[in-house]
Amino acid sequence: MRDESGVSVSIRDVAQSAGVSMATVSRALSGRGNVSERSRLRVLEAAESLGFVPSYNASSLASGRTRNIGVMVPTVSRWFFSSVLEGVSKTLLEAGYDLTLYNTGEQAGNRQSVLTDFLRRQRLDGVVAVSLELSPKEVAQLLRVGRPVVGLGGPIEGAATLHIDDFAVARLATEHLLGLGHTDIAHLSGTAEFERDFALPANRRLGFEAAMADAGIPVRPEWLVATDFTIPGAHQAAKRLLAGPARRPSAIFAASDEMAIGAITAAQQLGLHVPYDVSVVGIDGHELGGMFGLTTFDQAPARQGADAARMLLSELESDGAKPQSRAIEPEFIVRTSTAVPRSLR
Amino acid sequence: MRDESGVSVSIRDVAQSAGVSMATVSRALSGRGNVSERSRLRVLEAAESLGFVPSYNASSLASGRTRNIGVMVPTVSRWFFSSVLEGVSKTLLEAGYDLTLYNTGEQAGNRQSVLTDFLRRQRLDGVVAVSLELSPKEVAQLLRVGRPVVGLGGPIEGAATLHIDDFAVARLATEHLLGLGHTDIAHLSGTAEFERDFALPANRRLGFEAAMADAGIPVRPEWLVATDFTIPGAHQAAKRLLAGPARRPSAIFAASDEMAIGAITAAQQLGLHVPYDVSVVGIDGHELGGMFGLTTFDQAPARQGADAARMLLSELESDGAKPQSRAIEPEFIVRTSTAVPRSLR
DNA sequence: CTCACAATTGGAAACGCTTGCAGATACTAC
DNA sequence: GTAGTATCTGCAAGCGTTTCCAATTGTGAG
Repeated sequence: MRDESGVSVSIRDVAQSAGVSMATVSRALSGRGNVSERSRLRVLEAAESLGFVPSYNASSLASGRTRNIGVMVPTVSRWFFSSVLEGVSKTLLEAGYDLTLYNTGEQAGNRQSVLTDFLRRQRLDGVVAVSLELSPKEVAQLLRVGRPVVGLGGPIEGAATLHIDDFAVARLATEHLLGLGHTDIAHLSGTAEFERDFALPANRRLGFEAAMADAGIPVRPEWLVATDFTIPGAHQAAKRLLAGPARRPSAIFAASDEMAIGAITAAQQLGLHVPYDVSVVGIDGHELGGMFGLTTFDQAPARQGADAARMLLSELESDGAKPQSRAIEPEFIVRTSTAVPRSLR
Repeated sequence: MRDESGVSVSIRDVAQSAGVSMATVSRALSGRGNVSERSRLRVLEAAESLGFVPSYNASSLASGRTRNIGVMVPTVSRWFFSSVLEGVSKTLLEAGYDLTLYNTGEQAGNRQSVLTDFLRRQRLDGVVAVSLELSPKEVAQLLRVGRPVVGLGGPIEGAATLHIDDFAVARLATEHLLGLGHTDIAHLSGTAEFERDFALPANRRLGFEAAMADAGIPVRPEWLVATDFTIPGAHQAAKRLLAGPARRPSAIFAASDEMAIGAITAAQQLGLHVPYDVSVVGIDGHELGGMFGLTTFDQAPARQGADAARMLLSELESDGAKPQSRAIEPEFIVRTSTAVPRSLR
């Protein structure tokens, strides 16, 4: 590091100033190894007055610990992902860890180069992989990095993961609508994206279908519409669904809150009242949910991100016990976007 | 790095396998220094077949170049910031650089520790500082890192910056409303946040006031309302503004698109028609703008992020010429949220 | 064929830290 | 007092690269 005049100050300078050896400085600052109270104080004081910050590269090289965690995300510009990242980054910052971000984006090529190049640069103590649906080959590449991996939102064979049970939550959401007396229920389902990622929308659709089947209600194919996970995408789809000359569903189960919000705004722009003309339920716990009175299952992604980071850190620092995969229990939040259908009132 | 069996392979192994010295391997792979075509090919082949990826820590330590850029942002969960980050990260990924993310959040304490500790760990070639309104002391700390800094969205004395002219854009937005014939114009202005960051909302408010003054129209204090930069925040504020028993403005200039969207949804929930009852104009180019027909000044944050990253990279690689600060010209996008006021129709 | 010079190569010294080892010092129990 | 331990310390050998330097090889001109 550099002091105020821009000259680099190293552990050697601190040692000299404190009148001890470099080894003692290292031990005093890192806390590992025994150092007398007297030396410790002198070192701390010298380090402080010189404004010493250790070179993490040198430290990593010598010790093998980098104090840096890699985070792979498919995008940072959608609410779920940025929330997760918020949680991860806050936790790591507080623990003194650096975070290197691998934003793989839409192209499989980027994901490839991250897996085969970036992650293997020996700069990471571990990686948090967010919502990645990896091929077996890619999973192998990921694990070959030789560092602990925690997955979030997608299954990764061989790594601890944090996730919700998409099937079960979708079923619950559908049952909420059924319980209110709805029978004309549409599902706004997600399309595969990032050239993978199909399990999540598929599981939510299956949960919907299972609930409908259990209730003995056939699903109308035209009420099963797939669109991307964005607000505008769902907005368009919902407009077609609600505006058509065909029979209109009395309720919509959207595969995500962003889609639910798109549906609500679509309904409103068509002059339909939510929930009197159409009920809408989503999944996620989106920050805008409150504004639209959205009934949803909150899966608290920021908390999930923080938890994932903590799982990884505990594995690193307690050097051993692999953390267990856990299913998160989302919290059901009933607001004003769902109600008994008009026909029953 | 590790080969398929998890054993670390170093430049020494490559050298041995290619039958040359480590020095030659280094030169062949980095491209600096002369290497015969024959050696180069043998090295490349050996590296390929061993699956060699260099240790960036070792490389950084020896060369002083880290191929890693730090990015400071106040949050990642708001559209503007995540868009910027998207642009920065994509550019850096393509250039082969790592990106370490410093998400300082709301607390000044975090910003302090990033400036005085994290950034000084000798892990960065440069830093992109996004929307940071730093005190002179903090600017000094930032520059003391001794690496090139590019600022985005806020002025940083001593660093090249990318930004829009908030005053001028706000004035243009207001003039757009004036030009349509509006005289009853409210301004939804931003509050200081992240314990700083006051220049941006202030400049936009000043631009508004300047345009109004030029038009000879007094600004009603009750139509100058400050709220945070979020959709829900502005939604609440706009509801109070539009629902009250008091006289209602015929147009709203919102300091950001998120605020404008909050205003539009508020109007709609009050049964007001946009733009027939109230016109709304914003600044930003938010992705949801199209859905709400929002008239706005698009400042393309993802592009700004990419540009900032490129500025930094060019300074690093062409080793010299400090990049120049530039003002971005936002693009005026007229949609359907603004129209001639009812009184003139 | 020789010479001057350019291209290529390997040896080895950094880069700034951590840590095993062994010696020195301090403490405890007899 | 002594022996036996536990604590503290410094030396020096790494960690895996890059790069300076000197030595070697190759090239073109004369």
